[in-house]
Amino acid sequence: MEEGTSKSPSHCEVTYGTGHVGDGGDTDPFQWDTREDCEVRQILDRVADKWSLLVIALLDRRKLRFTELRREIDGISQRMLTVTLRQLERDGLVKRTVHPVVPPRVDYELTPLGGTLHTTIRSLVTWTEQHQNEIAAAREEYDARERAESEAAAVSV
Amino acid sequence: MEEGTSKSPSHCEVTYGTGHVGDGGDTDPFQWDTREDCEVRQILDRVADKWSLLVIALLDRRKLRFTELRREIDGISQRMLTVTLRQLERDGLVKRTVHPVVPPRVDYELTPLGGTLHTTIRSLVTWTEQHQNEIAAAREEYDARERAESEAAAVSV
DNA sequence: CCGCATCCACTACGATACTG
DNA sequence: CAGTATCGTAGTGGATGCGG
Repeated sequence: MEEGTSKSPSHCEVTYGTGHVGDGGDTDPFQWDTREDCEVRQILDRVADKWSLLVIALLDRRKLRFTELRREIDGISQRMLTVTLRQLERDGLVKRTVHPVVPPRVDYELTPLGGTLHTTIRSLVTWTEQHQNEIAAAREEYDARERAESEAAAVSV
Repeated sequence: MEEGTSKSPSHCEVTYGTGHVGDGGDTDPFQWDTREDCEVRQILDRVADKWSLLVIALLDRRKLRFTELRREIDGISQRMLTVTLRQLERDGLVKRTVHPVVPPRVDYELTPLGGTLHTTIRSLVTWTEQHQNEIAAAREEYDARERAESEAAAVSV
């Protein structure tokens, strides 16, 4: 491993602001953790990861083998897939099953905990699907404006 | 800018498997985009970003200045904050307002589009808050097992 | 004084080759 | 097939400097 994830983060419970906590945790004040050593941040960084997201999304209610995941997730290196799966396994989101056969066979599936996360991630994917056109439009507009500005700057020089 | 995000991704609409799409988007088949050049993947990589997530989460129904964001997001470099904000602005999720005063003042706030994303992200944060203890436990168990295994290996040597 | 671009050191990533 | 080990590259963080 190359990641120093073993460092012990301050085991802050839920942290809104500096004191009281709203428990329900959605109508809450605008302030929350954001401290880097906070457990929540650590987990968010893991969950809100490019590859983790895709792995979890793909493991919805089915087992997949290493190679199957690799095939399905276009562009991932086997290295990153290994690392990502290990992290998710460590976090208790993914279960790794090794079949002692030859050729070796390893299945990955979501744990119950991972299943609850899947719902949330799925909503993120759905959001993306629904708004991709708006975003694409915004990008074009932004790029067009940027281009115009750089031209204007060129003129004034 | 240093990112080649200007490359035009294949403007695939919603892509489940190779053909039809379920629209509702949750009871759907297990298969979806995953192609790297797909628009959805591009956006997911942006949204499922460590820093983007935090920025959007913090900009819930309020304007924040650059420095305020920098203060609140512990551990972010001003460089990454700049880059992240630019990306979010380009994607139409964040609105940037420059006040031509001295000292300069720049406000950032969510666009309506960004507001819809905020809901989703908020649910992710909530999930993390609710399950952080389970994850912490899973990590300890994993680390303990790993330690035990490496000791066993040391003995067998 | 704040926002942001630039320089440099570093870490994480991707591609390849190798092992059980 | 499922990884680990190695190495070159690209992205990231930190300090500095400049423009408004």
